[in-house]
Amino acid sequence: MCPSDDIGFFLKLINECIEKNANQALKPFDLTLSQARILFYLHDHQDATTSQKDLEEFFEVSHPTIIGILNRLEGKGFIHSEHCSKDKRVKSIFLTDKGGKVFYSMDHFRKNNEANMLQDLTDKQIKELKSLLKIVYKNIQ
Amino acid sequence: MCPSDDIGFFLKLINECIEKNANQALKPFDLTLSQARILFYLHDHQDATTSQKDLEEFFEVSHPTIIGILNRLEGKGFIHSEHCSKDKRVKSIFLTDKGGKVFYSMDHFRKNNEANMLQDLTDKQIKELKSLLKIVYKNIQ
DNA sequence: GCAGAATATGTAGCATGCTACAATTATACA
DNA sequence: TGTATAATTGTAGCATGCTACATATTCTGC
Repeated sequence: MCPSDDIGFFLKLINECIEKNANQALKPFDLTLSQARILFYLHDHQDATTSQKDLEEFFEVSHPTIIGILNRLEGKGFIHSEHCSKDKRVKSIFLTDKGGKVFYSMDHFRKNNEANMLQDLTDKQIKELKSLLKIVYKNIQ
Repeated sequence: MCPSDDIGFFLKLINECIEKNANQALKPFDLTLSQARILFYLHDHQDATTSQKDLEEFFEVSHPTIIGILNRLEGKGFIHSEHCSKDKRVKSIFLTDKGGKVFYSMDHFRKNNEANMLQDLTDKQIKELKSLLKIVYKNIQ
């Protein structure tokens, strides 16, 4: 067993390296990668209200996981939540002013992160990589 | 932001899907994927003694992470550890009989897991995928 | 309308990852 | 030799993932 032979293990190494780098880069914003991804989602979906359920489904994680991340974001003042008046089971999640501002501060991070990861790859190679990963994902789902 | 556009996020989805499937499959053996990977390593390196440091470096994780996994494995009787007589700082890790037996029970898991993930991919595509992932890993390290 | 099912969120406890700090042992060099 | 440094392991506390169970609200079918 060595990293390049065991693709499952190699994917884990890559994923954790991405997380470590991103968490380091996001430290000045007092955010982790998982937390930043939630802010990105909220910013990109401001036209519609967002519930915990929406986030669970988009990020493919369990609801206790989302609750934990949202609680930390709300504690730091990046988001605000309130019970939906139409359906009291549902909690609607909003970006606060602070959350909106930090989003713009992180914009360069968001754009440069993927670019750095894909440097030295041609457009054709990137397309091929996405295509192969899609097949792998389909196989394991 | 959608999974196929953000390769970083997509890699996270794939990795967590692999872990969920593996942890489910390993439940009958009372093991998690991280724990099983340690047993695989110990089995493959029985000719040499293994320290915590060796495992940290191979799996590219911090030492408290390794300590936690080893403590759970030792608590369940799959491994045994003792202080090295030559260098009392070092703890040597060994597979127990129970650990050796469960390794053979899991052998089909180990072999079929990767195969399932890579079904519908030609040898050429698998080679290409490994090659692209190596470039990505090099970019982010 | 009411009982039971379904849905959304909350809580408890665990595994695996981390950093920061501590303790022990070995090494290096003045 | 003796002291400072390095190396290895240990501990505390946190973030993010999970399952299992609990609670509150809505929906369904009679």
